[in-house]
Amino acid sequence: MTYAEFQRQIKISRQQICREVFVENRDSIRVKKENTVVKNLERIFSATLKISNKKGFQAMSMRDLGRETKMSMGALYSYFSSKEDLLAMLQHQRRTITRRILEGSIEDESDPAAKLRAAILTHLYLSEVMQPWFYFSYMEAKNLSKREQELAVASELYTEKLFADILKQGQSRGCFLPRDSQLTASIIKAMLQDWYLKRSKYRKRNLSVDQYAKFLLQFLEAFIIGPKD
Amino acid sequence: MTYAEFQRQIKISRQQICREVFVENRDSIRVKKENTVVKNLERIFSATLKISNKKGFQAMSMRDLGRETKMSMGALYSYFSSKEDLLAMLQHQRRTITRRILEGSIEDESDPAAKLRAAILTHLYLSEVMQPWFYFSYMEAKNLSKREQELAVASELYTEKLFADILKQGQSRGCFLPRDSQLTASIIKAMLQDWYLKRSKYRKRNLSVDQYAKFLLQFLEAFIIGPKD
DNA sequence: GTCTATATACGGATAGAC
DNA sequence: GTCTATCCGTATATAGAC
Repeated sequence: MTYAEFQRQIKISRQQICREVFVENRDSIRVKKENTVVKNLERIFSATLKISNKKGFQAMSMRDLGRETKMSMGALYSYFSSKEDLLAMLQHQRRTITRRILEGSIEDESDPAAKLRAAILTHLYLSEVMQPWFYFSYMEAKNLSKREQELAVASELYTEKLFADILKQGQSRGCFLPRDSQLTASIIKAMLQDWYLKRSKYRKRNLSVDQYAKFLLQFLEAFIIGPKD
Repeated sequence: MTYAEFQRQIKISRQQICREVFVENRDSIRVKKENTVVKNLERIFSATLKISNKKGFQAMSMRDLGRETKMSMGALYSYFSSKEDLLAMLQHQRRTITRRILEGSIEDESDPAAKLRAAILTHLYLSEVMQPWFYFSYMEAKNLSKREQELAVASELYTEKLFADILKQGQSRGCFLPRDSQLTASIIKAMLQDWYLKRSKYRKRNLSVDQYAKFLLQFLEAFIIGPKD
């Protein structure tokens, strides 16, 4: 699978995400016309990510957000009940989509090596489509409420376990070398995260997500499978 | 070299760091008695790291800092001219120490493989001794002034280049396999960063820095050297 | 050198008009 | 649904006493 294919396969349009947020938060969103909500949530989310990823969510004032979205503060507060609420929405949405897409990507594969490649490629491609969300989610995790922080940690561990389980399965079937599966999974996560955390560095070097994916897999497979020849 | 040996070899005591900060900032620090300054800077830095790493530097108020250090706001402002100044001090100090220690670690080695191991181990051990500083430096980079941000990026690229140069040298001498040296260096950095960014995860698993180092090197060498046998 | 008190600005959030 | 005006708390930074 290439990135282009991935994009064709799953449409995670910003619009669709906002539609889901609306459905999930019908109660706390005062505005009731779906199309209006979707349109405005899109503006709010994209503006929040843009400002926060430049100077941090705490440093973003509601007045900043109003300027960027061209909405008044009164209007903004029709879509969430507090600034913290906005933060939680973004985090929740990122987690939900990741889990859904990632699980979908591996359910068709039975061979551990293929499964592992699918999971890694999917995660990488997803983080490319939603780079600002992923960056935001990582950098702002510690500003969440205690409850939300626990969810963020659980999500991180969930993904790690997903990789670790594939590795273990591969080892028991003899297609992977015996390696510490949890540590290997941790390193995989670290490599995946580097792509979206240092996105601008890689952009400057004209490195495509496919090139990064290829390199990452080559690096990993040298360790868990051994030399090709 | 083990972590215990590293600790013995270089003493990066908090005190010594604060003494250096004092010397470099004589002009902007109003208090003139060296011992007083060193003692208080130590309290200020450690409190800043403690609070900021929990809830972010922006969210830390000067009143928070006063409570934690048991100093009044008036006293605090004798040691720096603004909150931003305090941030810059911490960043600058982290960069300086890293560069110094890292360069020192590789100057004695001539064999590329040994040099690479030394650089990786040193970086890992240093980030262990100064974990709060490294975490802070990474997470708060985007809150710096434009000028300071450029310095932070330059520092990141400097370290990466240091690794890339060792890799290139090893390749030209035939002791490393031909791999993309820049990308490999990026991945090395990502793995090193994961250790101090997810320190609490690894602590919960009772993984020591030496175990992580061993694993990291094993992983890397499978790629750039090939199987041991 | 350190303290308390305060100047001044800006933050999040809401009320009520349209 | 959206806007403007405003409440009220808290932020950084400093002045001046001790």
